[in-house]
Amino acid sequence: MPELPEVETTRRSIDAPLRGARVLGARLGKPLRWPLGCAPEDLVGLTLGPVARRGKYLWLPLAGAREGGLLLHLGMSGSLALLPEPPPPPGTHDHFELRTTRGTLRLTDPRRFGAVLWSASLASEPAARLLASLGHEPFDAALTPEFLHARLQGRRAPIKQVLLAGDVVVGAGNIYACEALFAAGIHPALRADRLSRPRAARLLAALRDTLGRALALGGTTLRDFRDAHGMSGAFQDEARVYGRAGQPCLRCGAPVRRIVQGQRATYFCPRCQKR
DNA sequence: AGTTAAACCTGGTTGC
DNA sequence: TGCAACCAGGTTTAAC
Repeated sequence: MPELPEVETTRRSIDAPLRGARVLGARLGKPLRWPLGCAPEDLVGLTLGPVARRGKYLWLPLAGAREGGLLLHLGMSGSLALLPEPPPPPGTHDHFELRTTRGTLRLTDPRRFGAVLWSASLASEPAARLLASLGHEPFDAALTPEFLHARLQGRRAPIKQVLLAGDVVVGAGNIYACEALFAAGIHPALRADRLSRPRAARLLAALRDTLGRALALGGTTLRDFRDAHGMSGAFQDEARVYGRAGQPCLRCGAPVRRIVQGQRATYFCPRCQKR
């Protein structure tokens, strides 16, 4: 579910309401990807700072008797809800909960690919290890077309898979990688190191435009994505190739194709997107 | 070192 | 209707 626009939408929906909140209690459900790394009771009494995001990770800083924070990932099916008191009883897919003076933050994640980890800081373990290989933020000014092009040299993998890998630029998941490549007119199977500099510039612009528009629409709700106030996104209505196999390309009319790359579905227009 | 496959899970949809 | 097969927004880990 959650790619950068969904994670950032989530971040924005919890940052203001939770800033300065004091933790009253924490509760765990079924195991997520990794153990929490501290006892839930250890969080009691700590105060929430500004919620940050790095790639598709959220960082909830906590200060007080101990210094650190929670590194959170929504995986494939995770979402956060900020519930007023008293919160409804937790359901079978609610696997982490932070009860605070400003409401209860609840992580719902049916597939449990998500994670919540205590870390003393972003620069210390385990957070540092998980963030170490992340590429640039897509809107970072340091990410220039020249830099992107340079980072693609030596990469023989298809450009779609390099985008998904997130070690050059973070944020694009399966939907936005497909959409950005369509917008840039680039074939998803093109070897990354065969992308010319002008086309790298075009890809970067398309990626920024795609992610930016998705963010403005509150993300994509295919099935169950909601922000912490229960609002769904609207970008699903804007997708031009994702999930549209067999349907006519909205630009040229040719049937949209679905192929599989690296065990993930890729949607593209074979006429508009050139190798 | 770079690339690919397997693994982690549950639930909804499709097809026989 | 029942059941098996396949599909899904991600990323780490192990193996070529």
